[in-house]
Amino acid sequence: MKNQSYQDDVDIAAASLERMLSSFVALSPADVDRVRGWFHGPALVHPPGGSVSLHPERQDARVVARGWIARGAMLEDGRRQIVGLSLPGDVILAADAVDADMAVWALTDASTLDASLLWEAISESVDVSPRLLEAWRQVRSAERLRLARHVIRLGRLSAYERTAHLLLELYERQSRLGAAEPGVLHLPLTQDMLADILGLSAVHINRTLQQLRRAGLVDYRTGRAILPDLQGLALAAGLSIADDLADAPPSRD
Amino acid sequence: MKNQSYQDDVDIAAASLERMLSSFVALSPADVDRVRGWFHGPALVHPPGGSVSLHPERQDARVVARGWIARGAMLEDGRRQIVGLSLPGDVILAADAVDADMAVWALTDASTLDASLLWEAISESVDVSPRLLEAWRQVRSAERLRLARHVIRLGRLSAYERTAHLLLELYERQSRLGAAEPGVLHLPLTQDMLADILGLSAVHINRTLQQLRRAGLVDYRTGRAILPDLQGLALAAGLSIADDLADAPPSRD
DNA sequence: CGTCGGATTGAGTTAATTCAAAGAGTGTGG
DNA sequence: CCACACTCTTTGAATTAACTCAATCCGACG
Repeated sequence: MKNQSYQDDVDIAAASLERMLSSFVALSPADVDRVRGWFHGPALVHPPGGSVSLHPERQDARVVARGWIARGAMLEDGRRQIVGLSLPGDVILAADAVDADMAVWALTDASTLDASLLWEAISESVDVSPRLLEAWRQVRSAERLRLARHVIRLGRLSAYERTAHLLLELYERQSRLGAAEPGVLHLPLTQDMLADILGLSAVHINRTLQQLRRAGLVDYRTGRAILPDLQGLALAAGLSIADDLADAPPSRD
Repeated sequence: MKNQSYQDDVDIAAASLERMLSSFVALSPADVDRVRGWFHGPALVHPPGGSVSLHPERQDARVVARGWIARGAMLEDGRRQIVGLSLPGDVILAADAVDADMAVWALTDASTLDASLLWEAISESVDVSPRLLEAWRQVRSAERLRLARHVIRLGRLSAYERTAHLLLELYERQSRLGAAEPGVLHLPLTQDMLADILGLSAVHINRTLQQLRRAGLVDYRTGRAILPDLQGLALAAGLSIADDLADAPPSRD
């Protein structure tokens, strides 16, 4: 709630991105410094629902410091489809957002910083170590994989499977950054927003979450979800996201 | 039907890729030569349904010479979801295909060539002119945009809209390469395959195509579709893909 | 002429939707 | 501290889009 200073946001964003990069490829201290140097204020603050403008001009990019941001489409008749989520540390490239019916907007209170220096450095391969470049590529690759999975989710999974699948993905994403307590998913999304991600109605999301709760797989409350049985959830999702979670065996207390 | 020689396939693939690249950024003759130099035989021939193997090892990539290739998931229970299509001239990167439940397979008789030289050259920025690099980036960017649109299609469009939307996208893709006669879409897909792209059942695809025909928007036969009214089709798709088609004003004869 | 892989049709079923109303939780101002 | 307002969630009932299953049709090909 307290008003974060710009410098705080810079630090948070840089730290998050750095954690994300090094979760793929270990970075040298020099690389870490480089990452920090890429961002400057001022941070832009986005209220929930506020749109995040990226200029199609070359190399425009923003990094998320706080909050969750959606990329997707808002059709004229009110239908909405979220194509992807950007969490703190994620970089949103104008190239990915530019399209007639595509938009970027904040789902929660959020703030972003200019990251065009980063994008420029990486795309010109100037002042970037090979490891850093490789880490960045893997981040991008993971993004593409998420997009592909999103397609599969929407195309062929039932509401029940879809929901399980998404929650697992988000959990995996958060625990990769090391932030999450085991089994606890920070989830600042309303059921409306979940519906817009999963291509379902909010009402049906609600019923599906109840099913998942009855099955002992998910305990949802606005702001967070508890996933007491990751294995079971993976099973419910029907897809093999499970691999990465195998470390924590199903606790049967 | 006649057995294409390997050299033919190399030529075809290189020419298609070159046309695709230069549809975004005009290439110099030297660049064109460079593109041609990137591919060698032997071509791999893939029968319909045959899987295209890409080795996750660094930089593996294949270019499509003939036929249509699908990237997607085949679930254990037989459900199938196609995430993206690769047409002649398209490059399939191992990095995009690698995942537990992800696969790449031929939809028609197809042949592909090793393109790891290309991918290597581009990712190292060695022996690549800035224009060529820029063209490649735009190709990739167009791919990402298609993926995003696929998500929107599956998440929020009705069967009718979805089908119209996909046909338009394919048409736009083909006419960009200059190959298509106006209003004619080369479409070597069975209704089953369309179903696996659009996340619908084959039966429902059939009924939807009939609706579109009755509306005077699509005349489908295996192997090709005729789109007599692109404006109307764009309207039916509900999304503004229309822009690129504006050149041909609605003929009211 | 028979066969085989699509395509088409019909009938019954189901998953998810819409609409409408009511319940909870939280914050604000009196 | 209560009452109101607001947003989000929950529930019920009716509707619908899309699915499944099974039969039939059609066209290409040997």
